Formats: sequence, C-alpha cells, structure tokens
Amino acid sequence: MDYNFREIERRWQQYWIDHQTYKVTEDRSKPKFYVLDMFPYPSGAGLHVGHPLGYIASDIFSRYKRSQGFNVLHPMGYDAYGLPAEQYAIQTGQHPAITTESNIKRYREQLDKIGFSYDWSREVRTCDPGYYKWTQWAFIRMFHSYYCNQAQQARPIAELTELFSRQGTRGLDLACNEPMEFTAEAWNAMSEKKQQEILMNYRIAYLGDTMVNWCPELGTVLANDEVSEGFSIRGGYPVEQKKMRQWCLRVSAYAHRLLDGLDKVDWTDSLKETQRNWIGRSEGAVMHFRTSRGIAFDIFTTRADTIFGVTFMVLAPESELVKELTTGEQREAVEDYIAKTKKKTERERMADKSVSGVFSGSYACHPFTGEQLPIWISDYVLAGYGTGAIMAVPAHDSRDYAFARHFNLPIIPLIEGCDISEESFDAKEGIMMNSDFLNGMTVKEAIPAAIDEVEKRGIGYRKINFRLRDAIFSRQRYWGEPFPVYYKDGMPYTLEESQLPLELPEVDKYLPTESGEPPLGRAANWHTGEGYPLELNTMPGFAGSSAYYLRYMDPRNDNTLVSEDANSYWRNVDLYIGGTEHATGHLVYSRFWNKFLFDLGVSCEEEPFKKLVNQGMIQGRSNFVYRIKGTNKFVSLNLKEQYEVTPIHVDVNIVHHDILDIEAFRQWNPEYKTAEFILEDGKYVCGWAIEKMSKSMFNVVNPDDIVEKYGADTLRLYEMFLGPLEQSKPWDTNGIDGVHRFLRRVWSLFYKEGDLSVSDEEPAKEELKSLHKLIKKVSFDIEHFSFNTSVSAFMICANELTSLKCSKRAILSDLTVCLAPFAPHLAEELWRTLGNSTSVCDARWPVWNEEYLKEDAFPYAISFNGKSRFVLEFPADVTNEEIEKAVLVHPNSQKWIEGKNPKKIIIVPKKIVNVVI
RNA sequence: GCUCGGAUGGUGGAAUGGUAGACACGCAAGACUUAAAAUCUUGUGGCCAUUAAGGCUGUGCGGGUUCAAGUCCCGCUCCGAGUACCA
Repeated sequence: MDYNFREIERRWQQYWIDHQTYKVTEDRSKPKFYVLDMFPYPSGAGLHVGHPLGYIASDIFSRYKRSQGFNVLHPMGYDAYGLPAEQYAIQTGQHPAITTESNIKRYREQLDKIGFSYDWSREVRTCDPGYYKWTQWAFIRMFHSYYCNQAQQARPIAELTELFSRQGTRGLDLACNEPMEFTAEAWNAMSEKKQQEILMNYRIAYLGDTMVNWCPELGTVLANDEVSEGFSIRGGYPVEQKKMRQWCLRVSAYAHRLLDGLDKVDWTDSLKETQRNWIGRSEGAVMHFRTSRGIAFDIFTTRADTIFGVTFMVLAPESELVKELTTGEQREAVEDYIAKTKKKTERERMADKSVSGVFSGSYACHPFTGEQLPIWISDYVLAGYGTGAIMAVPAHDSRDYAFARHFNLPIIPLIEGCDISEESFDAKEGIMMNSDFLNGMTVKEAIPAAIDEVEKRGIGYRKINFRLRDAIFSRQRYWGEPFPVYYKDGMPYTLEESQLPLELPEVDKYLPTESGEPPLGRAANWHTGEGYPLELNTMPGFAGSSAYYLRYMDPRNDNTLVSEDANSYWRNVDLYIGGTEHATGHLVYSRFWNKFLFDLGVSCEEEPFKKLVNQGMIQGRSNFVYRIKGTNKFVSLNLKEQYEVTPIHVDVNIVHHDILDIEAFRQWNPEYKTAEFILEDGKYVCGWAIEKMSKSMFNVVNPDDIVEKYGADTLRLYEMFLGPLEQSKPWDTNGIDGVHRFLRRVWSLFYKEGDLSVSDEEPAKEELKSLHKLIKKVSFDIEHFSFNTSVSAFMICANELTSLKCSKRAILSDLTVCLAPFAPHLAEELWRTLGNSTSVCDARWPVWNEEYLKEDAFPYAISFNGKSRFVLEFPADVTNEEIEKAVLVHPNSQKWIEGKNPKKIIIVPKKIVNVVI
C-alpha cells in the first residue's frame, strides 16, 4: 500500500466531523488554554497560500497543548462587515449579505481542506444579528458611562448626574472633551437638554465635532488613504477638511492604562514599541498666556526650560482662538490662509514641509519678562494635539527655527556654545544661558526647575499628554452595525437593551441619499415605534472585531455577551496569532474595549491577549518569460542578453523549478498559441523575482491546488518549513518535494513493500536515542514557535530510523503522536494502523528521557579545532584531574597529540579542553 | 528624522559564547530503466593539494572583550519594516 494522502485525508476529515472531535466545553477538570487566530475578512478572491500560515502555526500549537492535557479553545469566525462587499453591492446591486455569505462558504471549504482543529460550533460572524447585538450593547454601555480619572475606571453616567447635582464639578477629575466648571446649583437649574449636552462632554461613547475628510460629491467621510492631493481617489471629486458631528469613543481616557498594560503582556518588543509610540506619552507643562488685550489661552510644552527663548507664539488654523485673536487689519489675510489650508487633507499637511503662516495681529505677554510676543497662525501646529497652540523657541526646535527664518523672527540661543547659524539645537543637553534663574543648570535640571517655578507663580501646571486620540466611530456606509440610537429634540438617546439587536434595514441602493445622507437614509420606517428617527451612520470595521474573543467563550448566549461562568473559565487569550498590520488599529481598540468591559465586570481580565505572535507575510515568487521585441519569440533566461527582450509575467502554475511548461504556456493565452522558443539544453528557463502575491503578477498559489497535488499534511509541513514563523518570506513551491518525500518516508517505516510491518520487539538503544532526541527537540521548538526547525528534526529522525530499519511499535507509536500536530491526517491513519481505537488527538504527548540521550563513550571526543584546542564533553561531575588523564589516554586525542608533546592542558568551564603545544 | 529588525553557500535557512553551514531545495556522479519520470546511493562553502593523508580560508566592514565570537561590546555600511510637523 502506498501513501494515498487523498484517501487518508478525506477519511479522517469526515471522521472528525462525525465524531465532533474538536468540540470543547468548559471542562473544569482540566486546565484551559485559549489559542486564537485573527479572524479573516472573507474577500472574494479566496485564500491564497500565504493566508493559512498563521492558522497552521496556531493549529499545531493547539494540538500540542491538547495532547499535553489542556482543554484547548481554538475557534474561528469571520470579520464579515467591510468595504469590498459594499462596493461590489454598489456596482452590481447584489446585497452585501449575499456576497459575504458566498465568500464565507468558499473560505470554509478552503480551510476545511487543510485539516484545522477548530471548534466550528463556536463560529461567529460580525454581521450576524445574534453577534452584533453585543456590539450594540457595548456601545450603549459606553454611552451610559463616563471615565473617572481618580479611580482610573469607567463608571455609570447615572452616578455622574448624581455627583453633579450634589457638588457640581468640584473635586471631580473626569475625562472629557473640554474642561468645564459649574456648581451644583447651576447644574440643577439647567434644562434637561442642557444637561444632556453637558453629559455628552463626558460619555465614553459621545457625539463630538471632529475634523474629517469630507467629500461633498460622494456624500461621505473618507479615510486618509482614500484621498490624494485634495481629491477623492474614487471619482476624483474635491475633498475638504470639515468639522462634523461624529460618534467617537473616548479611547484617550484609557491611554495611561493602555500604556501600562503593555508591561504585563508577552508581545514582541517591536510591537509593544509601536503601540507605545502610538499612545505617545510625553511629560511637560501647560502654561497660561494672555494677550495684550487680555485674552487668556494655554499652550503645552515639553521644554519649559526654554521659556526665555520664546520669540513668538503659533496657533493651529483650526484653533477656536484664531477668530478671537485676529485683529481687524489682519482678518482678510488670516481668512485667506485658513481657506487655503482647509483644502488640504491632514496627510498632505504632514507631507508638505514648506513653511507657511500668517500673523494674527495680536501679541501675547511673556509670563516672566512681560515682553510682547507676536501670535502667528500656521498649519505646522496641529489642532488635535496639546492645546492647539505653542510657544515657539526657534533656537531649540527645528520647526520653529524654519518658521522664524522664513518670516525673519528673532532667535535667542539658550545653551552655552550651541551653534544655531544653520540649524536649531534640539538636543536636550548642555548648560543654560540667557535664562535668568535657570542659568548655569544643565537642561535635564532646568526642565523640572522651570516647571516648579511656573507652578509656584501660578502660571501653569505639570501635565502628561498623550498622542492617542479618540476613535471616530461613525461611517456613512451601509454594510456595518447600525447604532442603537434615536434622536429626540436633536439629542441622541439609546434604545433599551431589550430592543437589541437593532437589525440592519433593507435599502433600495447602497449609495448616499440625494440630500447627502448616509445609505440608511433610504431605509423605509427607519425610526422607533414612537416615530423618533434612528441614527443613519453605521459603525466602523473595528467595532465587531473588538470583543469577538470574548464571544467565542459563549457564542450562543442570548442573555449576555459572555456568561460569568464561561468567562471565569476561559478568562483571556493565551496565544494570539496574527499580522503586525493591526498593531495600532485592532490591537489598540480591542485592548480599550476589553478594559472597558473589565471596568463593567464583564471581562475578568484586564488584558485580552497574553501572548501575541506575529506571523510574517508570504510574498509571491513571480516567473518571467522574455519576449524578443516585436516578435512572438521567447528566449530562455541565460540567452536573453543576446537579444532585446521584454520580460513578461507568466503564471507560476505552469512553471516547474523555473522550467516553463511550453505546451501549457501556449494554452495559457491565445496570444501565445503560435509562440516560438529559443531553448537552452532543450529547456526554457524562466527568470524570477519576489513580489507581492497578487493576481496581476500571476504568482498566486492556491492552497487547494497544493492540497490536491501533495495533500494537506504536506502543505502544513511545508508552510512551516519555509522559514521562521515571524519572518516574511516568499512562497516557493520548488522545495515542497522534500517535505512530501519525508511523509512518504514516515509511511514506509510502517509499510514495507506495501505490507504493514510493525514488530513488538524491544526498541534498540539507537532507536530510543533517535526518538527521544526528536521528542525533546520538537517539544522545545513548539514552545518557542520554531516550527521550521522541528520539521527538520522530524526529517532527521525519519532518516535515522529508516537507516536503522526500525519498525518497532514503541518507537513508531511515539513518533506518530509527535507528528500529529503537524500532519494530523497521516498521524491519525498511522495511529489507527497501530491498533488504537481512539483518535490520535486524544493521545498524550510523550515525555523524553534524558537517559537515552546520554553519550556512552567516555571521554567522548567531538572534534579537533585549530592548533591548540579540542572540544570534549564530560559529565559535569568529572574532576579536572580525571579529564587531563583521560585526554592523554584517549585514542583520538593521542592520535592528535602524537609527537607534539603538549606543554599544558587547560580545562575551562563546560569542560572544554585546550591543549597548548 | 526617529524606532525596531536584519545581513551566514547557487537558494530557503540551522547553530543555550564551544565542530559554522543542521535540514531541505538545486546541482553533479552512480544504481534501476529501451528511454524518460519517479525512486534510491554518494558528493556538494571557497581556494590549494589529491596516489593519499591533508592544508589554508571563511558568517556585510573596522576595532574590542574572551582560552574560545556568526553569537557579547563599540564604531560604520547596506537592506527591510513601522512611524512621523506630537511642541
């Protein structure tokens, strides 16, 4: 019998379905382990060979943990809301739900062929009402919560109303959009509407006015990457910066905890660093300034020490202060400037390094010297960070320097010996000068000293600023979760939790309405029972993916997002595998969302993902043929220099080991039917290059094809064998034969000349050594996500056992269990072949025995190296004297030392012997 | 600009500070075959030597620490990824 992988894989996949082998329950008799993949967006193109890389790794890990006695939760689902389905709907009129459903079906078929151990009974889809009910529920809870900075916790908004009516804002430290102060009397005297408006300033999910890329022609907000040079990429319509009332999530309130939490998780340093930069903590001070006409405003600075170098002030063009501070004669110039900057997207403003700005006409008073400082307006200051206003210190900030040079403003150096003739001196080092009470201090001493003085004089205070901004949560789109929100008297109110889910309504078209409202504006009866209009925006993509890992714990529960029972058992994700591209998106939102649910007591762990591994991208390996210009003649790679040629991408599926299948090429495209070839050694050799895997490069390799040709087990092993999991690497089908050969070699350990031949004899020493070397190595490698080297270990073991002609049951049995996570189908088949009646998935992971790994020769010479040294291994308890004696009598060393008369034998730790001649 | 990675044969890649190049691809030779494919065996960093045995050299570049460096430290070069008027 040959290794018939098609038959084997079909049979056991069916068996696993029939016996629900991978279904898990909250079995409290076993320790839990939660292994999660980032769920995919089911795109129309289906899976290519790069997608399953992380899934295979997590599947190996899950199966390994299971065989170690853990109760493993390993679920899968779909991030089903998304733009491509909606765009397809706009073009074809097909409902996005239908497109999504058929894409999911295709994904599932492809995934099933690879033999994953998912518990599909727990599948979730973000577009399923039973699922998004809980996305909407979390939103309602965020709406009805505020963030208390003192307690560092989200609290019910009802508690805040209570506090306001008792003490006003006195003594409260709250996360908000704008700081407010009022007394209890003032609060109690306010109208209901006014109170609601004020509460909006504190809600965790709030309606706020934020700057967005607005495209009037398309009637929608666009993301930065959908805009180029002031025009929409789709359609080429003008885009402007517009302040719009949008739903936002107060992620910034959690900045501190999001930052601190990074110390408690086991992620790579680079990913943590990316998040730290994104959260962007900076320590500094807020300082109060006052114009000569008495208008007060605040700035934020991290360099309070440079206060005596301030020569002007700058406001962001969007700042509220611009109107107030612009004087009559400057009004026209200022308005002109603001109109110009408005046209640019934020991204363009960032890209455009040229200096621009306009004088406001006002002057600020220096808080220490009383000097008059001109107030300018420039787009190099961002409204969204700090207070939207800065004190400019041109000598020690490169941006201020460029601005001062451009507009001929004074520059005062503050650090002894610094050269500011060509550029500013930005480094935080040196001795202060020109700075009154700070003179003579180092910069590091001067920063706190300056802030102390500022606080003492009451002209400012210490402040930690975060770069992290609140998340804009509205989209003017159809294919997303509807907000459980209606409007009454212009104010938003949430639906009752019992009214959830609020299902996505049908619309006639998936475009904005004629009056520019989002697509939901087309829905009939889109209002509450009382006739109040419902929210027309939908939620963004990250809404549904923010808490899906919690829902997997209890996916069919209709009463709560996750029961306390299930949550207290599964707790959080022990291992999360996915791409780095989510570092500042999903992985921030998800952590925020979980912390909020933690504050609510719904999630019992503060961090959702304990360990996170980023799998690398698999790139494509493209092949080229070379057409001689102006002909239909193609020349082989190494002869192409003799002609003038055009390289043309050729489908990698008709190329083998860079040799073109000429017949297939002629069939591939009618244009090449009559193609002629100039061959080398009778073959057409193709060129190659590493590029992104995409249809247009003809380098997409479909996992289905690999499974069909080599089997799922070969695909799994080969994807792991390609290289380190975390590294990006090109797919190259060329090496796959080696892995396939290995599996056949394993098969032939069991089957000799077609017949099963397994003996019950006691294993020999060498066989045990080979097996236990494998168990040790593979156990270690799986724990360290080094799957490529464990595949190598299997190959070495199989080669050794083959040459030992091993067919001992005891050896083969353990080998099969080790192989099961990697090649589950083959392992299952062989396991049954050995006479087991239960699945290999239930077999226990073997434990290695160091006894078998010991070397028996003593001393054991490994090698000679260079002129004066050789390496010997001794058991640790051997004394140096014994070693010295042994070195001199050992045949290998004698042979080497012979005639050279060693002067000295040096034995260093780890029992390395150096012989000095 | 800043941050984080990386640089090892023809290729993908192995090496708790201890035989550099495991394992695999490719290539070469051989066996089987009418032939090819498949399979199996052997060889395979470079240079020199070859009847042998062997020798020299070698992990991007330059230093350093160490009995011992691909690995640790300092200074460069190049490549990749992320991020960026964040005051």
